[in-house]
Amino acid sequence: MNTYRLNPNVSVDCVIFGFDGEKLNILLIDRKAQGILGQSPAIPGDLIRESEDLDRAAERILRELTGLEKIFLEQFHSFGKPDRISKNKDIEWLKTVRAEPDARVITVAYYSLIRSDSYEIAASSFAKRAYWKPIDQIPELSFDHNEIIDEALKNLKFRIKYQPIGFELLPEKFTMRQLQRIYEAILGIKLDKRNFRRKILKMKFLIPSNEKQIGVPHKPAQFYTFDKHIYNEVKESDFYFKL
Amino acid sequence: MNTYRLNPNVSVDCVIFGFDGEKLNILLIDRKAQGILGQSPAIPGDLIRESEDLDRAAERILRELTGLEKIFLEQFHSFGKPDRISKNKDIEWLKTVRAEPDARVITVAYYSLIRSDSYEIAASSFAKRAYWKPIDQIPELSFDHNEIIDEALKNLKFRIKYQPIGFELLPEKFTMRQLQRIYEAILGIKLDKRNFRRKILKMKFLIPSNEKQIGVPHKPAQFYTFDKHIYNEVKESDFYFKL
DNA sequence: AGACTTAGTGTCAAATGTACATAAGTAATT
DNA sequence: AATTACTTATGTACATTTGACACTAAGTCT
Repeated sequence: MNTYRLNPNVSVDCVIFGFDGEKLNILLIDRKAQGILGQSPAIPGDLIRESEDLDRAAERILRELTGLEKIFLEQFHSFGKPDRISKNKDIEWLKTVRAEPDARVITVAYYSLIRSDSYEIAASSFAKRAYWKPIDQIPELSFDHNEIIDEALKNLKFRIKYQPIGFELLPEKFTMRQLQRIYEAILGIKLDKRNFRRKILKMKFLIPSNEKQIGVPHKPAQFYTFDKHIYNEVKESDFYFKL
Repeated sequence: MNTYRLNPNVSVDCVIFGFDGEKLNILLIDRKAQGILGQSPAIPGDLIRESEDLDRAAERILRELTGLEKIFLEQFHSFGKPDRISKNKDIEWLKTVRAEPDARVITVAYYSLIRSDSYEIAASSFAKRAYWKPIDQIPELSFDHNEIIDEALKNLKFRIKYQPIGFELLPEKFTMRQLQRIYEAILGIKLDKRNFRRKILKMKFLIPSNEKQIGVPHKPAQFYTFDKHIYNEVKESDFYFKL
């Protein structure tokens, strides 16, 4: 528990996409719950503090519940159905942790992108456990969190075609193949290796490093890095990723 | 004043884009203000009701303040800087209309698109006057409303290239030229008439009506209508409007 | 040395984008 | 009735981009 005053009506929820080199995953938490059995998992989220910026609330909540820090975070939608807190288990749980468990809560949702193998996830605060779950195996979640994830994914699919956010899911140095896998995982389609390479390289903001993979039992792949500076100079339309 | 209980912490603000055939405008309101002089204009907005859906709150607020109804409305961002209510005049005004004038307010912003000559605007509730202002002549507004408008316009510029929302700004029957003007006004560029026509027609969801302009002192233009049904069948990527 | 695996490359045909000029239809003017 | 003024409507040639497709290269493993 923290000592800051919380705003009872506004929360922030975070859909965290993680890429493990193959599949797209989402970070879920199990919450500590005194005497409530069969509690559904949830995505990280909590009330905002009374005088805290929304973006910073998102950063804080992520840090408190999962230990993640300094990652790409972007607001994508706010959810405010009056009945979004209506499942019995959810109400019971809120009674154990909130000062005003019956207050109506509007949530501002963020999504973030990280490569799931490069961060140590450490549950804390009211999270008992934090773990990755493949995007196609998300169970029923608390509150309206399934809806929030659906919306986030829809948003991500749209966005990746128009902005090079795929790089956020990769380590600093990465191969063409890894990048391609991200597009394939998010969009759910297969892409041609040669055409993909050509398209991406045309955009100029990929710079080849002088390193290659080592120890792989095949021709080693070239590593590239993403040059944010060059990206900012490129016309937006030069990026569009047609399918 | 209405008798519903309002949620003191969450409001909805609406950026209403109107197209008059030439320029892009924004709807502003002057508020009734007892004894406060030099009150800045604002965009329509108010607190949400305690058990009201966000989207419906947006519709209601628009209706109450401007008389507008059944228009395209879309949530685009939420604003929650802790100091977004900090101008003295704004605070004074809130004291005259709000039960909890000091409460921190997060606002969920929507934008909408209408053709400005096809709706009668009627200020009411706490709006004294409602009127159109060209997008490049927006004065300093109350709260963070200038920032909200900037964000809305950025969003609209991005969106119009990927989704055919331009039609929302036109009457049911419209000419190629009118449609082209919208793109030009929003994107702030000139387009080639012939190439524009070809590009739009390729998308298939424009159907020529059998009517033409009448009474114009030049070759009359063909009217078209937008077929939403066909649009839904078209692949998203077939729509991209490259510049 | 040979097998295995993934990286990396080139070409051609089709589709798309860009730049640009002229004829056609209407009302107003003479 | 002819002319003017104005805006719509259309086509073509060239450059660029996309999509489909198969083989060689570089490393490990046995």
